[in-house]
Amino acid sequence: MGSDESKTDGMDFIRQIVADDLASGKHDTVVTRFPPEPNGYLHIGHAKSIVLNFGIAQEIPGGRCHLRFDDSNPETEDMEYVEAIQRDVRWLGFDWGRHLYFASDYFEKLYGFAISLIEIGKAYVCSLSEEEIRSHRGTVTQPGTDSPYRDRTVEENLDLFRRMRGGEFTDGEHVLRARIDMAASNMKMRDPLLYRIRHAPHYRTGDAWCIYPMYDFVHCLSDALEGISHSICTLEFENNRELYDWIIDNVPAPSKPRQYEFARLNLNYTVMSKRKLVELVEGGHVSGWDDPRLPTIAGLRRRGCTPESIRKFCDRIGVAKANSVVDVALLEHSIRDDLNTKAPRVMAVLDPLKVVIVNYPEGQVEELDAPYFPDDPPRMGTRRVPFSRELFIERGDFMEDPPKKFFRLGPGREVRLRWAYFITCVDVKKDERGNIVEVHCRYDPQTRGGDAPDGRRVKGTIHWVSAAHALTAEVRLYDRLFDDPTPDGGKEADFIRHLNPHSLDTADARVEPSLRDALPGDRFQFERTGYFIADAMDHTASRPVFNRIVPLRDSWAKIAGKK
RNA sequence: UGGGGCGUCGACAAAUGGUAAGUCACGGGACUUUGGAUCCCGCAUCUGUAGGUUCGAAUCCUACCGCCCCAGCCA
Repeated sequence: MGSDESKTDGMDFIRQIVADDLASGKHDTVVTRFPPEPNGYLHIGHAKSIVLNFGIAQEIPGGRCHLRFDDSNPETEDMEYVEAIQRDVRWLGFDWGRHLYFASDYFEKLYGFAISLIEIGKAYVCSLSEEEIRSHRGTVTQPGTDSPYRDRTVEENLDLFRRMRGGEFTDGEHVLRARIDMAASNMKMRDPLLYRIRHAPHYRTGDAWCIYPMYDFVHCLSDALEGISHSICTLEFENNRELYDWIIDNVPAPSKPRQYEFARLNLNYTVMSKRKLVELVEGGHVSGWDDPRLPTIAGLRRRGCTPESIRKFCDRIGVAKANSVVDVALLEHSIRDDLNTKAPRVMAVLDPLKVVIVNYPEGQVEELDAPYFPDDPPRMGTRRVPFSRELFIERGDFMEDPPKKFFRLGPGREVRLRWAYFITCVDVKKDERGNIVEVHCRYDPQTRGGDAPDGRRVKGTIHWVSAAHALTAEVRLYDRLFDDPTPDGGKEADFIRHLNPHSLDTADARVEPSLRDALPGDRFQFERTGYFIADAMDHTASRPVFNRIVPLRDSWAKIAGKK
């Protein structure tokens, strides 16, 4: 580490606050938490928060990060989600150790805090209907009006609240509210609801409760109970901070955590809101929560992204307070950047075109050596690739009437077959409709391995497989789910109509036989094409299935696209 | 026309009054048995706008403009 680097170099504003608090002695260490509600799957926006919270805890001696399920709404939460969330956080590479918590475990303590608030006259049972409460709240420009139940006596409130817990009332009959100020300019402070009656079984507490605390009451006190030092959340909770502090200050809380807010992650060409993700899954527009086109952690994992690349991506985007939209190209870059050093190279032809080497002996087969890591051959050694008279090359690597800058195969042109021979196209066979069905070439036996003893060079090198030896594999070519950078542009626009019809194209590819040994989850670079992973669910030795994680940068496509 | 936030390169994002980092994208070049990777070079005389303070302002002051959040018994 450069000693001339300033201490705060590379620190985001939250890390600076933490550093300041440590320096001033306000805290001895840091305790953060990641507090998902178990009512949906995690997405890459959550990854930003996870990387931030767990990351800070890792950086500070003695620091820790809790995983806490914020489960105070019995109607939407489920064990399925808590398991999925734990799996995702672990996969991302983080460990909460023994610090796994559930807000539902605090229900009894929370109830006690509510009682204490009632006892000092700072909370009351309100018996207005839902609609009445809404109308009494006023608007952003007009103050609200006091509830007629606002001045109930402490005894009456205590009695009513206990009976609420006891199940004497129906849903919506009463609520517990904080007694703050119905004219507050901050809407969140207009006597916010603390508890509501819900005769619904909770996935963890069963039917032990029929009253459930609201987010604002649960969150700050859960933080306080766990001794959280820095409670980091997203921008939309800025207005809630005043209430967060008010509750902590008016209850015998064991500690006083501070809340800090940062901007949530937005990515172009996708949607991130839970509601829209649910719509995609339930509407059958994708195959499930782990569809490789989704920005969910499960989807990214199935797609083949490495956890390292996602962590790196989160580091690169930074943490700040300005609403922003990150270019998905940065995510793709992070993925390539990571896989470039990890994925062994192999050859696969996605859109096969037959090539006959007319001067190659019929029936002859050669085993050619090809390194898995051409830039670092010793790393993984080589595999044998069979070469024979009939091959497949990529249809896009041949043009009957190629432009000047096209460095691949064309009539009379010579190219190198990767790790094999130089070949020159001598003939083109077409069907009755004029489609090219076969290309005839001559090979130069002197160029075995890909080098010409006479020193002559070729401009292009293309990949290939031996027709008789290649394996057929299903290749799933994933692309952006939406063809519009802001599919939910504006507000509640119909994002479904911006679905990219080519977000999943399937191809029957021919892949080199060494891939027979690929195991589900193995990643490769199919040379000149992209990074692929043997699908975790569907890949088998007899029926190989590869997902495209991300294509390679393609400068020819760029040149061709300009014309 | 209440309150809370935020505006720095096409996209993120540093700079903490001392003369606009870095990354992605983009353009150009070198190298290359992947048109990949790698390596060079270029890319904000300027920080939403207009004034002011100061020797000096993205940073301080004033006014204005724009965008986001808050009126769930969701979180």
